[in-house]
Amino acid sequence: MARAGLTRERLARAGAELADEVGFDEVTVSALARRFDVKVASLYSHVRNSHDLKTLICLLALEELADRGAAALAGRAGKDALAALANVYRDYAREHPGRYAAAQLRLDPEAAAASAGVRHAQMTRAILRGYDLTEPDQTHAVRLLGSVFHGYVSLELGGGFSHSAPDTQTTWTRIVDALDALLRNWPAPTAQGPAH
Amino acid sequence: MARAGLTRERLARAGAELADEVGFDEVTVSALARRFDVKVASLYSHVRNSHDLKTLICLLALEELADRGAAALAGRAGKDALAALANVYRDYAREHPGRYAAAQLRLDPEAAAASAGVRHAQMTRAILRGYDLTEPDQTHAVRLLGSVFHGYVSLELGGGFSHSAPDTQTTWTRIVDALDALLRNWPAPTAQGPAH
DNA sequence: GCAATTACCTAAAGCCTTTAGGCAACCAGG
DNA sequence: CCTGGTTGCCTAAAGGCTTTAGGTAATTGC
Repeated sequence: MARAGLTRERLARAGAELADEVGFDEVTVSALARRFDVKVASLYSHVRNSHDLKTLICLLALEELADRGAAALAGRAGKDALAALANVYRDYAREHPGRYAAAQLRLDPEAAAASAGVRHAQMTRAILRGYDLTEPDQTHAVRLLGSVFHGYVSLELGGGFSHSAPDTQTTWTRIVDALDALLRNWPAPTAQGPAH
Repeated sequence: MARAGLTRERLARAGAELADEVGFDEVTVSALARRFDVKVASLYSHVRNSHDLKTLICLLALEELADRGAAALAGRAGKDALAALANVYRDYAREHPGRYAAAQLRLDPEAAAASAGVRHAQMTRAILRGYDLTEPDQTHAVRLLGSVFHGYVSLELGGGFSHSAPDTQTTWTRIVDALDALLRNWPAPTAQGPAH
């Protein structure tokens, strides 16, 4: 009987495809075994457990996203760069919803530190070089951008904005406009008390 | 043998507690049956299936969140209202992570329309009455606020900002400041082409 | 106090996860 | 070649969750 030639690499790749087709939550060791026409137990030589498989897919997605981000940022600065990175996230999520969901998997701290996640933070920070922000405002801004990108994309993907005017593409463009304006005009801290 | 007195209502409430304790993904018909000291099949008289149970918990969480939001908004306007609603989401997520995760469940359109989800959109829109925005910018702003609230809260909950200075409370305050400034200074649309 | 309804039960089938142990395929070195 | 070691995939099995079918006991209403 011929061998299937399984590797962690191939499992991650096939798992990512499976996630895009049926949803990340439905990715299962059994389903992946079926896809390779192999018995379930065979996968356990390559993968510690179900969670390990999902982690593999998560890491793959983070890498792919970071690669796309780096490519998009090359040669751009300021609002151009901001819009480019924003679109990378949105487009990736729309093209690969399962992979995008995988990228949201909560990694344990060591895995997270070794992942491409750090490249994402670096890219966002790189964009801010085009704006006039110093620490700690820069970190606040990094977190804001991360929140907007992630929040918008996951709401849109989840259908939160569906069936209502104006269309989501317009909103997306206008949000990028707004973020650009905000970064160019970042407000100073206000007093702590009630602002009224 | 005494009856346990199960109702959809009580199942939703107990399911929500369970979600906060073990995580929404671990909420299972079996686990809930154990909690009521009842056989698994018994729950299926009250709940169509596992997904139905999760939907119940989701609806409960949306209600609770909307109630808190309404209470927080009463008597406030402008930035005060903005900060109040923002804190409702963040505090709820920190107090009840499982319920908050439940609230993100993707509902089918009819269920969504009948849920407290619509109250959430109304509350965000109410806040914008304190700012000078007209359609379609108001809708763009509603979506931006939703994205930031959801994105920030879920990233913070997922540990995305952990172990790094500055602390997340400061960032949260500064983000609310920034959103307030942005809403008071909402930019006009820019030309479509590259902005450089 | 009896009938109808309701609430919870037993039983069973199906799928997923995970571990233990076996045989066959591949890859060295002789 | 061909022989042994390693590796890759297998069978087998136990345990958990989901869901359905059909039974019995508690409750409700007349």
